Amino acid sequence: MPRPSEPTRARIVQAASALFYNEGIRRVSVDEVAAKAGLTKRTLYYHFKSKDDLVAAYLAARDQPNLALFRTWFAEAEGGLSAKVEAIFKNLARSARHPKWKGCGFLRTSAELANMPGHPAIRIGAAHKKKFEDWLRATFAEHGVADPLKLARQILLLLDGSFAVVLLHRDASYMETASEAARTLIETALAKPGRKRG
Amino acid sequence: MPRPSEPTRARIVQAASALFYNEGIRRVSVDEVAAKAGLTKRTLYYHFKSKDDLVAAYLAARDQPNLALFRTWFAEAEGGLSAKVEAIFKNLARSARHPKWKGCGFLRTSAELANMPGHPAIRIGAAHKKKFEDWLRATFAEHGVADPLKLARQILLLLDGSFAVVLLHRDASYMETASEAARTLIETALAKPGRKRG
DNA sequence: TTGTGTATATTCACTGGTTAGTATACATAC
DNA sequence: GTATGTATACTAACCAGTGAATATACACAA
Repeated sequence: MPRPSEPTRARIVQAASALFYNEGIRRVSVDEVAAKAGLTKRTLYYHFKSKDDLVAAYLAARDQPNLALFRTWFAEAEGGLSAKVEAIFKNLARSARHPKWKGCGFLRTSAELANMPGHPAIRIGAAHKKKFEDWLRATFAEHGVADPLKLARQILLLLDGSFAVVLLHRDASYMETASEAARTLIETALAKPGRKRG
Repeated sequence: MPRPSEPTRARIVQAASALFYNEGIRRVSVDEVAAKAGLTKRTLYYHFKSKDDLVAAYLAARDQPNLALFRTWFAEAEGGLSAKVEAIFKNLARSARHPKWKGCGFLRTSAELANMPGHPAIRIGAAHKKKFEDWLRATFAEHGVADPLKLARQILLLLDGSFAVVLLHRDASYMETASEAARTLIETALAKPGRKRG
């Protein structure tokens, strides 16, 4: 069945995502991914030129859905700016209590491949975090924050710190601590003079 | 030369540390560690019962020196509480600009071995971070912070967030952003009523 | 409608290399 | 002569990537 190429590729990425996220990049062999996708390794190598390519596709597939989720949590939360940001941490805490949760796939991949600085997957991870940071910066700017970039980076640090710490201790309550810290930083930033939102 | 057993073991841990930190746990083979230590794999297995055991020893050896470094940076800094905490971030930023820097070995190991929750190395990493948190908590309590544990965890989140973000973007300036956030959180905590230090 | 060429998609079987861990023997010190 | 420590040589499994062959769908010609 030559024609339906796209579903095959998507199925491989889906299988790779589950395995790479759950077990780690180097722990998972290309054979395992192919088996999980229900095809042979040779077929996988028809769609992806190397394992590194597959790893990059795994993270690329997570980029937009992840960002959309954060934006949804923010948009659907009641209250002011800090309450909306806190909603992200609260929802993340709920996710983190799920037994299959294993931290942030982007950060874990960058940690595992730290010896390969230019790796395509790391570039995709960096771009993903930059997009999140930029969305935060724009949002803060709309809300009249004086230095929106600085605040966006501070929140990002708390967020990624949460991922790391909660993964290490398996204690999601750190996300609520991060949430409180975020509120303090946002309120402090709002107290300083800045442009009002339009 | 049977007698000098301790130097041999220490040499193995030293070789393992350099390789595991620079290349990652699963990337480095036991043969490589043995070769770097200048002995055979069989000798290594005389001193360590498994690779997991060796990984745990790698992190255990980093525990005390790492904590001592943080305490030194804090103690030798001029100024008040927030200035002393900021000194940790500033010194870390300097370390992070070194080309061989590759983040926090404890966090990277926990990320790489996230599929093995009870792994001895992860337990050692968790204990290490708890010790740091506890030292911060005690220090903040001495300085009259009303909720020293909460502030300690907030600072820890910024610190570990810095490790993750700086590793991903290879941009140490995030550590200075974290430093500013830490100052805001500390000043906010100090502004609330609490016991004075003795 | 039927035959045929071609790009697409898939499989089997394989290579060369690596890996954690071990069986066995040997050496040195006390 | 026995504990301790080191080395040689091995196993059995795994792993990223490839060579060669094959199957299907579709375009186009007869």
